[in-house]
Amino acid sequence: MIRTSALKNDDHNKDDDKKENAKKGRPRSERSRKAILNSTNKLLLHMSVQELSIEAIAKKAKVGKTTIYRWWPNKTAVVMDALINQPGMQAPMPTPANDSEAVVMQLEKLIRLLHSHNGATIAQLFSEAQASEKSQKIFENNFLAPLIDAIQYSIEEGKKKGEFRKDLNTKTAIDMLCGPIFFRLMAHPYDFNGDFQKNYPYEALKILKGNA
Amino acid sequence: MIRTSALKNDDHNKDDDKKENAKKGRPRSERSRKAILNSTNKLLLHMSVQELSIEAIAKKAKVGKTTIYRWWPNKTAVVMDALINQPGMQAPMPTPANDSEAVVMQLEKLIRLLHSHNGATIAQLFSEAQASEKSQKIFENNFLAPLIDAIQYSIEEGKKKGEFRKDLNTKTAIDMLCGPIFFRLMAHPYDFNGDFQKNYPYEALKILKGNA
Amino acid sequence: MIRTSALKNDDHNKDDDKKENAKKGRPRSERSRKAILNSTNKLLLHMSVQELSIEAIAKKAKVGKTTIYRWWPNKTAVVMDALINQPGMQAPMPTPANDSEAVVMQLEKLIRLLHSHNGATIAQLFSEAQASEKSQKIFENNFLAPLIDAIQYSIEEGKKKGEFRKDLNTKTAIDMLCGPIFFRLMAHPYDFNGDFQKNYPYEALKILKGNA
Amino acid sequence: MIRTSALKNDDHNKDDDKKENAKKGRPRSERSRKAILNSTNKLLLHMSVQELSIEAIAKKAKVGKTTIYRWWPNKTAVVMDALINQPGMQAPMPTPANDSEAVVMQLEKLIRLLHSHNGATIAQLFSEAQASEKSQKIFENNFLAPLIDAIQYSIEEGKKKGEFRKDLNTKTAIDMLCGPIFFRLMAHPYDFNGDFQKNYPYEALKILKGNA
DNA sequence: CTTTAACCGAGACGGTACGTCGTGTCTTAAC
DNA sequence: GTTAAGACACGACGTACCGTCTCGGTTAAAG
Repeated sequence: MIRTSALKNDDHNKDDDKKENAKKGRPRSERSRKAILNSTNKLLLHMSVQELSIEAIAKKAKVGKTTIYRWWPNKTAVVMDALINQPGMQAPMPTPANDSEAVVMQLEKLIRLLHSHNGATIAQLFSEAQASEKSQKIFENNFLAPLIDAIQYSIEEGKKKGEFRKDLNTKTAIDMLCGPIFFRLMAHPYDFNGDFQKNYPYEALKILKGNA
Repeated sequence: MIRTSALKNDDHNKDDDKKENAKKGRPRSERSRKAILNSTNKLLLHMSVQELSIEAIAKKAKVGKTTIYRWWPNKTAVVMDALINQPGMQAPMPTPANDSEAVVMQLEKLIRLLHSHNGATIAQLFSEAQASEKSQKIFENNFLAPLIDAIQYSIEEGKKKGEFRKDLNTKTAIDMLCGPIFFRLMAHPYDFNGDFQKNYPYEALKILKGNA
Repeated sequence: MIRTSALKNDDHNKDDDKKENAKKGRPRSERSRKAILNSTNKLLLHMSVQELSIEAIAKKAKVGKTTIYRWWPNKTAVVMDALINQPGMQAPMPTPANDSEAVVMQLEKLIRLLHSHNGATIAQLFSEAQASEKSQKIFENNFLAPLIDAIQYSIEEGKKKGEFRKDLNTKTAIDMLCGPIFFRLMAHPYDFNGDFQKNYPYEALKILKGNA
Repeated sequence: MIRTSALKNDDHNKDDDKKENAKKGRPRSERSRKAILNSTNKLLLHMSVQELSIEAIAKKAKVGKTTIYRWWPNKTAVVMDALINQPGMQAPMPTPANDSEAVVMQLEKLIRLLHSHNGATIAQLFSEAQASEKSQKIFENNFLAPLIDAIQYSIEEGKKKGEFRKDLNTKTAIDMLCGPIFFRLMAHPYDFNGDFQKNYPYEALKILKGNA
């Protein structure tokens, strides 16, 4: 269920028992890493992902451009990373009573996330992904996959347990659950309000239940 | 049902009755207009919208950059216009027997369109719209609105005639019909295949029918 | 002593008693001609000749660009014409008692002219002339030639009458009289003051007198 | 006698004593600097200063436009620098026997310089200087000032030693020596020939001597 | 306690595209 | 046949970022 990140950044593959990973040379500066991610987040409060420039990040973080390019392949990767490393981003979910509840909770969490001030940034990341294969992979691995995996698991469990209809292709089901949320975010964000947030998950659930 | 275009481009300001429409100065060159749209379409076969540059269009169309900027506010507008003016883009639909059939046909048409070689371009336009208010408006008025208006009409008719459930908010319904298609296009385009194309519209229809 | 103008503008030659000059079509607009020259002069109060653009003139004069291009070959010609047609530009000189006085008066007049608010414009015209053969001709015919012809005449007369030394080549003499004035104007205009204005002509005169 | 250049270009900031001159970042590319100046000189053989474009220089020198703008404030500065850095431009003069000879030699040198294929370029630079304060300063500091300083020194020495008349203001004298040369170059360059070159300096000298 | 190697900041580099301006030419309808 | 208006192809402007490079200077493990 875990995917290896496409971000070069994965250095936390810690010490598999061996001290073999003793690298020579100056170690990566934690200060710089944090400054870069922080600056990125701050800048994104005032501008879109497309307006954001690597140069601006470097300047604000008081960091050489090279340092950014050394650790992230492109802007999308930096932004993705900055997004994930925001406090409260990987908050755990309470354990659901059943798969129906699980699905509803997951959708609610997704809506909540996209409704936050990060919503626009995520939409923009999704966008950038359309233009470049590389960005696509990064977005998929770091954002989409975890989301989809979780829902997929719930759906499959629900199907097994007879909670959900079995004749609906799982992949299609996922799209039918998540798609509308993203569509609303991107097509008419001004309608992305409390009403939708409250009702949609239960409407979506009906798709899985069918007239079973 | 008709929306006025956000493209500057609308010259059909027919003041038929009045002779007041005495246009001064050299009239707009039809040759240039066509060359620009054609060149844009041709270039989009080889590159993404983001890679496409106004300069490249101007060069290929043998046109001054100013001429493009004079008639379109930005790249998105040009691409949008080029897209719409493709032959067979505004093909009419056969008359449906009922509203269910109408919805299915509209979804099929949308899938067909996004599955064509223009699909990626549309996805990229949708993307650009995320970054700029201006592009957002252009995309909405020229692409999204016509699409949504048609479906909205069918849904509302179907509700009135008792063909569809009445307790589902129309706006939400639209998102639940269209969202999954766009999501699949943007999130995993490699799965945007015949199978989905065949089955999805009927799955979507079930949402509207409910267990009625 | 009269040179035919290089400005296309010479239309006032005709009507030799005959009504033969009955031109077909709309006659040239005197209103436009004046508006162009006036606007040019006004604009030159706020900007240099190089900053001045044909487009700006046309706009200020509420005139089509074509109209300007039809009657003047280039910017230099317009400016030259505007300069000459300023009120008080062709003020006549009092008759001199002898050739020495004539030379002094001519130099004083030149200094006065270059010291006026037109001085900078003239310097700039002289400049533009360095880049283009066309402008060179216009400047020479309309400004330089009249000036030089007059001085040349005085020098030659003075030589004949024994007022001036005969061993100094006339052309060289002219340059030695006029050159310093232009040089001061262009190289250090801030020193182009009353002192110079008062003393220079008499210093220059000494060159012609020699120790004769 | 030395003036600090107005060209940004002055990098000979020798902090020899202090080790404080720790330059950060990639050092300036000598290769680029030379390529830019060379290309400028080559292009000026085929076109005037006004026709010359920064873009053309960049292209010929295989250099980014930014690199030019980084080190020179404008075209005039580049051309000025290119001119000065030509081989044999700062050739030393033989020591003169007295101040009269010094003046003659300086004038001859100036004539020789303006008569060379750089003459037109210098005239054009002089021109550009008329339009912009900035260019004026650059031209004055890099070309005019050295020239004038040298002559001024000779004149003042000559006055002190009784070689030249004392009643002639030095500034005026300088203009009377140099002015005619520039005037001939700019007003009728076709007369800028051997004859003038041979005779003028001695005629000019007479001004300084007076009838003393 | 010196090498060695990877890191770091700063910033110059060759490029590409931007959106704007001005050129001189053209194409209308109006006068 | 001229005029005002203004579109046109073109070419240069000066700016912003891109991603790469080249410096002098850390920083720590390895020799």
